[in-house]
Amino acid sequence: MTRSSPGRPPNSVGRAAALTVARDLVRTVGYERVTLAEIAERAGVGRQTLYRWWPSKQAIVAACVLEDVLPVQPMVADSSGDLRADLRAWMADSAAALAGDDSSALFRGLLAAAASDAHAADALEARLSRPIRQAITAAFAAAGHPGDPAVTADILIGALLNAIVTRDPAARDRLIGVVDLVAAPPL
Amino acid sequence: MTRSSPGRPPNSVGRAAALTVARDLVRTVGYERVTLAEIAERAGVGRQTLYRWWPSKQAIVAACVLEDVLPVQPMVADSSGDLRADLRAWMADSAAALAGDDSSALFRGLLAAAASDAHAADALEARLSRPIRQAITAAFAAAGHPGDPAVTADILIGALLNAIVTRDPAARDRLIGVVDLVAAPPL
Amino acid sequence: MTRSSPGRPPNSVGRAAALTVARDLVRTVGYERVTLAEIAERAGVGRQTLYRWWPSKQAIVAACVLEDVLPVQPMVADSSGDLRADLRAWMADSAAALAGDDSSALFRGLLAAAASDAHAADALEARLSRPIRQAITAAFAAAGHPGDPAVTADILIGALLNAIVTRDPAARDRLIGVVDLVAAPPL
Amino acid sequence: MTRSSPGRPPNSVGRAAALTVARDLVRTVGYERVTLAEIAERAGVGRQTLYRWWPSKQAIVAACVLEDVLPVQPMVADSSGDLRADLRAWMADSAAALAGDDSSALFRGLLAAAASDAHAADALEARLSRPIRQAITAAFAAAGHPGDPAVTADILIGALLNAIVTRDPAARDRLIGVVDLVAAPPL
DNA sequence: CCCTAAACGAGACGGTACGTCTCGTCTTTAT
DNA sequence: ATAAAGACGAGACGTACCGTCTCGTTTAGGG
Repeated sequence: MTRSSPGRPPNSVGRAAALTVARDLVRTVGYERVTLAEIAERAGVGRQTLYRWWPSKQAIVAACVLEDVLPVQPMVADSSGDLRADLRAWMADSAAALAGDDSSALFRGLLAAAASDAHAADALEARLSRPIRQAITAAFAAAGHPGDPAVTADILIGALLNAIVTRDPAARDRLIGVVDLVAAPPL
Repeated sequence: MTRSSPGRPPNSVGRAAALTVARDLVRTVGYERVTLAEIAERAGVGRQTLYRWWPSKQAIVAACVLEDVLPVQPMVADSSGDLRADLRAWMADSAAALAGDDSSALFRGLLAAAASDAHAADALEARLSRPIRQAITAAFAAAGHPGDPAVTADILIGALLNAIVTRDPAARDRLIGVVDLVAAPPL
Repeated sequence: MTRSSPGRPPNSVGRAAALTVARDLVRTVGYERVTLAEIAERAGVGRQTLYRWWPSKQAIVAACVLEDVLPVQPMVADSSGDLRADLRAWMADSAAALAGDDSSALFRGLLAAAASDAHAADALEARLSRPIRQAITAAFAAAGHPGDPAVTADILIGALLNAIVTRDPAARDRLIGVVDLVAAPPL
Repeated sequence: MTRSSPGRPPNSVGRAAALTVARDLVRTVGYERVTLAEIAERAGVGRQTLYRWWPSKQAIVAACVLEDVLPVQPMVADSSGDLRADLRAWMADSAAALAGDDSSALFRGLLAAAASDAHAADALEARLSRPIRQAITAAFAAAGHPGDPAVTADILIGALLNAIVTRDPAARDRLIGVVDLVAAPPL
């Protein structure tokens, strides 16, 4: 017996569509020029409905980047047993994911949201930084590495942020050097 | 011989006042809620005058943080001869300068401006990242250190950015650990 | 069956309030010093809403004078059978309606709008001149008068304009003489 | 004995140039869009100098139309002895002077200035209406006409105003009919 | 021949209104 | 009950212009 409420059912399709549209807009026009009216129109969703799902524009942008479509894999994934190689691989993936100018713009939008809204910053921490930190912690433990994984996580995340906010391709190219330096000698 | 133009001279007092006021506002209310009208009023300056000096709100915020009042010392300054100690000292200073919640808000405003405006990002690069990179380059050269100073600079700057955008005090406390890790082994 | 659209209905109360407020402002401070911001505030209406209803300030002023509150009765009204007496009565009414300095200011605002904006001029023609011309045409036809009613209408309207733009009370007093001269001999 | 002050003499060339330029601008772009900055630049005159000569923008526009370049001859001029023919000739001249769309725009600018500024209205009265009234008064006296010349003057001036503010060519064509009606029967 | 002083051009200023944009809310009808 | 539609109040944005003020400059007498 499917117990169903009376009334019109929630538009779960529209929710996903809104996030996809928002993501495309952040990519193409940049965070500041994203408009809720345009998200609603393109997603075929009422504008008020967006406010039923998220409390503000910043929240939508943060959600659309983090919800499930983050271009950075949060995990070291398949541990080859070689910690250094794992980190290098992850960083290479992440840098590649950010190589496209549009993905960079997307992540920059998240950064803008986080810089001006504490809730978005919390989301960034919970959905990006913390998983990375935990993954590195696990990897360190598995490898018996003595260092502080949180510090290493800060470095890697910070280097990514720096490469994104600076739109400098050279900084992006140096990311792999960051891993080599951080993970270098004793690992 | 000061050769001067005809016409009323620019109101350099007002210009400085505008920057100071803007800085205070970014600190207290956050970048998004800063209003040019309020900057103008508090600084005793016409609103149009702000647009005569800077092309946009982002530019004003970037300028007010970077112009001359950057809370981060861009230089390793007095080289003690010990590269590692110098970096530690600089990072400690920078972390302290960002310790106050208001300074953190100030820098976060710059970050928001840079994330949503390429000109502000350029200013950030020119006024913050590049000096730091050059200073570290010089310090590495003086100490005969073989590493890539740009990578080290990326790490330090990135760790700062991360500590700022994340409002997490723990991340701030880990900054000194970042230096220890980066400058650790061979120095 | 009132077929109605979805969505919040237009704020017709506010619309009427805006016109009333605009009219009062034109009267008291004069067309040039009327501010849309003040109209909006006093009418309890958003400023943008004014632009949703009218395309410009001139249009609002033209509308507020003409919409339904024109101080000049556009018709000869009750035909007494005596064309000359009807015209005299109408002109006396119109002159009286303009006797107050504030009504004069109101109409002068319309004139300023019409002089600097073709749309306002069209509105003036459609809402004031044409009805008067038509009324006189009808009156001439009913009375079997052979003259060109358009010429007479031009004269009466023009004399009113002259009395208004010149702020001279003597010109106002001569208006009845205008009717006597125009309608004089053969009528 | 030319008593002359020391100091640089007023730039009377620039003054005339400013009026000419202002007149051209009123003609081409309309009163509302005339800019003092543009008048000053085109006339090769400092902006402040305009304010040394006239108290406001309205005053400049009024001056530039009335100063010496009024397109309407204020006089019946050569009295042929036939009052009706004189009036017809004058009205025909005036209508012709206003026939060009640019002259019409010029006069409409004066009207806009007069409608929103009492000083401009005074200038209009003193420089246009009063001379016409006086000329008609003189003509009536010379012809021994019994009517009130002020009323006739009001009618003729008003009809001109009406033809100008209404941009309707038909109203312009009816001007001669106005004269015929006013001057018709007993003259 | 300098000197004083009036008028000047240039141009930045404080202020204010404009018309546009977007936000987040509110109110209606439709599902 | 929830949605789409859509108008709304609020308020910041960036532009334009006004009328003022402050300079350095020109151009004439007057000493």
